[in-house]
Amino acid sequence: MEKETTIYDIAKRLGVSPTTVSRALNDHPAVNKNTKQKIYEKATQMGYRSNMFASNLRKQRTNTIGLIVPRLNSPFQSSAIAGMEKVANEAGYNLIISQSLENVQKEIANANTMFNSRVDGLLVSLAYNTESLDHFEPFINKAIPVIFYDRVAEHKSCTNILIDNIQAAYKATSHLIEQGCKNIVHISGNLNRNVYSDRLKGYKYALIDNDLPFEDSFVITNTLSEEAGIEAAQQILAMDSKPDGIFVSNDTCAVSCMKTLKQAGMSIPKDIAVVGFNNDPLTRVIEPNLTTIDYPGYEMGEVAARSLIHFLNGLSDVTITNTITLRSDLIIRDSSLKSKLS
Amino acid sequence: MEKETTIYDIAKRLGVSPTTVSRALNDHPAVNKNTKQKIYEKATQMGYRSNMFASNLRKQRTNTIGLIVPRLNSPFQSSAIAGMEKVANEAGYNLIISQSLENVQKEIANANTMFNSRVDGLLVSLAYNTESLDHFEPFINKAIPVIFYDRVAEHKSCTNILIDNIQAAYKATSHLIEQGCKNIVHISGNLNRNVYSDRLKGYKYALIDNDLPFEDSFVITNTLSEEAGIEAAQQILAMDSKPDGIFVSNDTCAVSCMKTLKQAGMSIPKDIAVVGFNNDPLTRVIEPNLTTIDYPGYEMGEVAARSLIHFLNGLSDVTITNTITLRSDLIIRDSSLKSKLS
DNA sequence: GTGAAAGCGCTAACAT
DNA sequence: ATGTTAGCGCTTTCAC
Repeated sequence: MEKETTIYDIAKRLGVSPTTVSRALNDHPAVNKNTKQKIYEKATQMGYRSNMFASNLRKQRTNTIGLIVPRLNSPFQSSAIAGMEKVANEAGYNLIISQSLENVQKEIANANTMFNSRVDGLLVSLAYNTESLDHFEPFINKAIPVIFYDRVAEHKSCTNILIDNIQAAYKATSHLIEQGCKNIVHISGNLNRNVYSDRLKGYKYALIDNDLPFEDSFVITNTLSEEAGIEAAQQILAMDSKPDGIFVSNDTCAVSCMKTLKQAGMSIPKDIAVVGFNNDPLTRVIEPNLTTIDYPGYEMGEVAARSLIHFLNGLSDVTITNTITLRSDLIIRDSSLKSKLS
Repeated sequence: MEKETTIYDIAKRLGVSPTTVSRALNDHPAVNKNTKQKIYEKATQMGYRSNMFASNLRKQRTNTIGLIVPRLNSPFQSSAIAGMEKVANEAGYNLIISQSLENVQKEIANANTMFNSRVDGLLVSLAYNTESLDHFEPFINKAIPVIFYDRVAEHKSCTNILIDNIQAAYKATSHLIEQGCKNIVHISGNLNRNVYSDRLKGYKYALIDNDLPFEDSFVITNTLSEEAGIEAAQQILAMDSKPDGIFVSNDTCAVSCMKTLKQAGMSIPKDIAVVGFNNDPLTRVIEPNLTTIDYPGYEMGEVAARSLIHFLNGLSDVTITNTITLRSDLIIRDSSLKSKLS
């Protein structure tokens, strides 16, 4: 293994000082163009590569962004990450990724690792059962920006990036009502998570605004997993007065619920209209295709990364920007179109 | 922003040398137990965190694994990454992730970034159109282990991790033949990529072994995207002698192809039986459910990361282990079960 | 079992 | 426009 070329080696060969080499390589304006050129060439020729550790050690910066997600392998998260990677990469930042697997303990451990890795900033989508944000305090105390996206929580020093979940759920529910549904069940996740509690609110508001009663017994709370969808369908099938519409807080659960209902002989949307949330690829495969909320994962990832990098460049202040809301739309497909049947 | 605690601060407070502190914190055997204990306590109390840059600079190691994937947001890749993250995290390694977006140029750029970031090792799934492996030579020259997984290529100094694509495709095709198919179309991707050329081989061998003719005109090569599936279906619908079976090299394409065929009035599996590849979640939603090859993404990620870490710990040698093959199985579902119809 | 000293490679203050 | 100097925080000889 041959020795690494350093700026000293280049300096010696060219008879200049290491400082000049360093400056040239960083494209410092106060270096003569010719000198710069010469240094570039020599560096390439000698196979020089900058030592980021020395540089980081000196600059006390890492050019690294930390990311903590519940799971990497969901269509939404992987799209968001794809968007972040693109932005971060273009801006010269590395992305360090870790998953909490929906477990606060792991999330805390990951946060600590990120802290020790001295990330310049942190992007977080919270685990299912995270309640306290104490594990992010070390970052905040050190003025390391923390941005939450999708699964967010209120914190005076953090920015949140999300869609208007209340409005989206309101649109979804209103749509079901427009289609003639009178008894709409809502399947929701952990109500401590903003995304789910807001969607429940939107559902409730839409009912109220349309003079429909809101009943607790029509709200099913579970983990929104594939299995949970099957169980929810069974609960629905066992209900005395069957609903004529279902609004589910995510597509995975909506799809498995639909499948189970269909197997039990229910016709969709005739007997029960269904609306999901996320616009996962699945929604265009299930029959009938699932009406859903288009959740812009990739864009959310881009925005999150871009905002963080802005903060890092001092172009804006995390503590001031509180919330960034992205647009989201209802995509109407056959699973909810009762009107089309007539 | 308060100043960071260093080992010097701890040393001073305890009246020992920085060396001892360093050793204690690294659990060096030659440090007195009591001293160690005292140092641990003080460190925690002072909120000490190790400076990885100083340490890396000194040790010339980074504890970081680089990962280059075509895209982050495919069910297979995100599962694989989830598996890698788990293993890497448990072993105390960070994962730096970047995507080539199926573009060699970006892959080369990413490889360079990884090289400059001095990753200890590299995990790679190649882009669609990568042919030369020159951009990995810098790693190989520096004895930095490179492991390819899924989309692999032969290189004397790299390990490949994959499933037996030939065998899997052979099983898939044989299954169609057993179901009575005589004219089987194969939809494939870029034949420069091992995964696709091997699957084509398996298809071909199965035909030959069952005395069925192999015809070039029955092999459709495209990008295996959702759109490509629609086009492929149209090609099939336009064929003079229609096939009675299709073996597609991935599920996304298989599903959209199926959808299109169904819309055109074809009955599946009666008119045409279909088999996909990957076992994406989609396959259990499309109707009829898609027969496919179970591709163990999560496990492949785990194995890839674990192997790399083994190499890094000197427990094995990349240049010796050439190929690690994982088990894969045919999952039979209704899309191919003609026999069930009778 | 512990410590002194040197140096990993880079950059920023200061000087020229 | 360029150079001198010092130091970022850690680990590792080597010495005791």
